[in-house]
Amino acid sequence: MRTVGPSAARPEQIRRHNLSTLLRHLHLHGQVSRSELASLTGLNRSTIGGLVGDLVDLGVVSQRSPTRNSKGAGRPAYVVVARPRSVHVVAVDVDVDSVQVAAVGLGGDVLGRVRWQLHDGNRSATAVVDDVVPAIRQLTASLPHSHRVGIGASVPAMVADPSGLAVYAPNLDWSDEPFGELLGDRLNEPVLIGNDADLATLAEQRRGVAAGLRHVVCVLGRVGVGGGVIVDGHLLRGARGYAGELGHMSLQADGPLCHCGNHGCVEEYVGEAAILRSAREAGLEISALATLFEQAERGDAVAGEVVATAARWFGRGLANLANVLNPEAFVASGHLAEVLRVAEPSVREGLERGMVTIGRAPITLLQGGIRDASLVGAAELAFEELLAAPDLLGTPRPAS
Amino acid sequence: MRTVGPSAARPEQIRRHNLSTLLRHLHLHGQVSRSELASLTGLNRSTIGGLVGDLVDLGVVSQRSPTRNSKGAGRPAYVVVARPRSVHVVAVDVDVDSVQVAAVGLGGDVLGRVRWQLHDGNRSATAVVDDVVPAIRQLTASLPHSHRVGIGASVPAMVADPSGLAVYAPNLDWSDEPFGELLGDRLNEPVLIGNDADLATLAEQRRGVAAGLRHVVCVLGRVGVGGGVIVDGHLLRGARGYAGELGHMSLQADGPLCHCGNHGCVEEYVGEAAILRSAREAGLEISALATLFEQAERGDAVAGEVVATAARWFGRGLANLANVLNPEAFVASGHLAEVLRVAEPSVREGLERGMVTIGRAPITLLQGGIRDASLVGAAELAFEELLAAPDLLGTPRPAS
DNA sequence: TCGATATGTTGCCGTTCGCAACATATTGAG
DNA sequence: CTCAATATGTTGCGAACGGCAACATATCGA
Repeated sequence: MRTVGPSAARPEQIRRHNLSTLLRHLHLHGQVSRSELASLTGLNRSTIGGLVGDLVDLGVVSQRSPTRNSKGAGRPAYVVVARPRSVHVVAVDVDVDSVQVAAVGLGGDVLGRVRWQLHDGNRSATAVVDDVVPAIRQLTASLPHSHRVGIGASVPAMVADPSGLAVYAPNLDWSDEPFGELLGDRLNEPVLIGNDADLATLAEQRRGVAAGLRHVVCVLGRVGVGGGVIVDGHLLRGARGYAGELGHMSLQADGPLCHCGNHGCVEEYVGEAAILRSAREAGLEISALATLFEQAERGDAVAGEVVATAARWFGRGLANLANVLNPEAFVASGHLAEVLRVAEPSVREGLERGMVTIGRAPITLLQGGIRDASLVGAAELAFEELLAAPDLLGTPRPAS
Repeated sequence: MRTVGPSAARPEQIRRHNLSTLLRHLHLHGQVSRSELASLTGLNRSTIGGLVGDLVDLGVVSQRSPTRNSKGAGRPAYVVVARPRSVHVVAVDVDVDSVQVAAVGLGGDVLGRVRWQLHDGNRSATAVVDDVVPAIRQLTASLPHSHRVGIGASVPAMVADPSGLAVYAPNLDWSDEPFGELLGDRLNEPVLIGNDADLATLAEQRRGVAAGLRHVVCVLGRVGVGGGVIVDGHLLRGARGYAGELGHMSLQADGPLCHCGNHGCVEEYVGEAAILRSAREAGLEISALATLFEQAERGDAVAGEVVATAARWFGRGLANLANVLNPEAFVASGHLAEVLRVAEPSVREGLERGMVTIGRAPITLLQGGIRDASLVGAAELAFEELLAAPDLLGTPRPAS
């Protein structure tokens, strides 16, 4: 029988857990007073004092003297704040036509950023790595007193394992490229990689419209349609890390053929190409989705119907997801955020027609808006190691 | 900003956590030696000694003298085993046409069982409660020295909250019946309720074919088609507890109308009624699925094609789920286990056609076979409170 | 019979947090 | 301006927990 193995707890892990909790709060919510930390965590004031002291000793947070504008009586509480330049991560976002590399400080501030276009000559995995490495060195050089605690990369690909292998990136012509390993070997440091839509979802749930929600599904419309699923506050990876391929859920078994080989995929109804095709079939001469949305908003009936049709299909896709996952909210981002903005009633129509728990489980529809979502998500991914065990800062890694 | 609130850890919770880990092992895996527990958990021998001593003091486990058949040199290890009659839970399984009530001991043994048929006169929620209460009293009376640590109930309904409300049970004509509360009030004890398919899934993952798997989806064919999703070893409930309505995922937007109001639901292709309808349409005069499967197995081409068609649709449904959830295995149970047994290649055909990660993420298909799955799941649900905090045994509940 | 091996048991130690008492800093009333 | 009230920071002590080393115990095999 397979062993479950919920590992045991040891006393020193308590402190690690509590340090992690505090640093997570500070990383995500900015400045928090010590007494707020105490009531938030339920820990004793004295314990909070000790924990914050440890974090100060580690150099990752600072305590600011009591604030001026204190409300009510009593001694003003120290304000604890993450030090953005104490430690940083490097976030890499490989998109279909550009690459972005950023240094992100604790707390989420972008401390530096480099961006370049991709073309046929520099699109291969090794070429991207060749360009990313000097970009990282340049960013690192600009942060002489900041310790790098992780590297995270977002790729528009199915990612088998966060520690390395990008399996299949049709839009980059990558196949089985071990992008994370390639980059990691060059830097002599482990690189965590994630699917771009997964990481965008993480960004929305950490710092975007879905901040703090525990059960969210994000659907991202870029060139393809991807998505991510947050279950109980954690990004769902599944058995092999391939969860969240929402764009290839089939809504119509005999629907249009998708490049993935299946028929009637969500992507074939609400993907960028699909909507544009449907606009052309409706007689519209349009080359960009923005134009279509604009026309629809201005009241053009034909454009409106094209968008509404896509919106209803989008809603149907969400309905299927709602039946399976019962999230508290959906986040639509990329051009799907526009679809939601322009035609929310149609999205709802599709959603409510297909949701078996309609009326029982109200679902919020949110427009994802966070900038550079995948980049932010990659940074969050990279910070995870530090946040999980702040006391290990500066300790050599167990081997990569 | 919504607060995440990963609660803090305290020293006494360590022991609770470790007691919980040990008791869970013993409850699920039967007898385990003390040294096995030590290597399983990573805890020190002395710590294991203390923890097991606590569990013995609580009365829930016993240590048997060293076994005869020890292998190799060294002092034989004590064997620790859950005491089946020390504590028990009551599990209630309300099915469409019958009700079953059982007392289940720690470790999973059924210590007593009562079952009766449902008909129009005793199908209402209050009538069921009226019959369940004396059945529970009778079972309890037969276990004079066993402490009851929980009551769990499975209902074929959408369940809003484990502590009470069954929202909608079309097959029982229940609507907004607070079955759990009704029963709990009569017994003056909280009752946990769950969806029958969810609990069957739990049973398969705890004690069935999917034992120990961390990412599983179970699809259950009874009168309707339901299911459950296990994510990272935990049953997925979703925001409001409605996750897992797999039978109402739509596979064909313009497919046959389902009683839920949507078109092309999985249930309309692989539900019992749907398969029988399809058999009739194929010219077969058949009144039970068993007959159909039998004919298909004997080589009847028409029956075979009816089953194969259902199997392909079933596979398509699984493909959608695989794209979203990327489980390591699917479990088919109820008549869908038969479909899988008779026509696995067709199921795989549907699955592989729709799975975007095909070839990357091999998926095991399992026939769920555990008897009285929902009942077993209800018992597991009821045991959860004890397993999560064994040290609280005998402590009065915080208020129901 | 005795060494090797594996396991159980005991006493001590380090770590962690809670708690109570005290110290400190601010507000607001008189 | 003074002082009580209030909220927070700080300190020292105690309780709970697991690890560890040393020792005790039980079996096997030569």
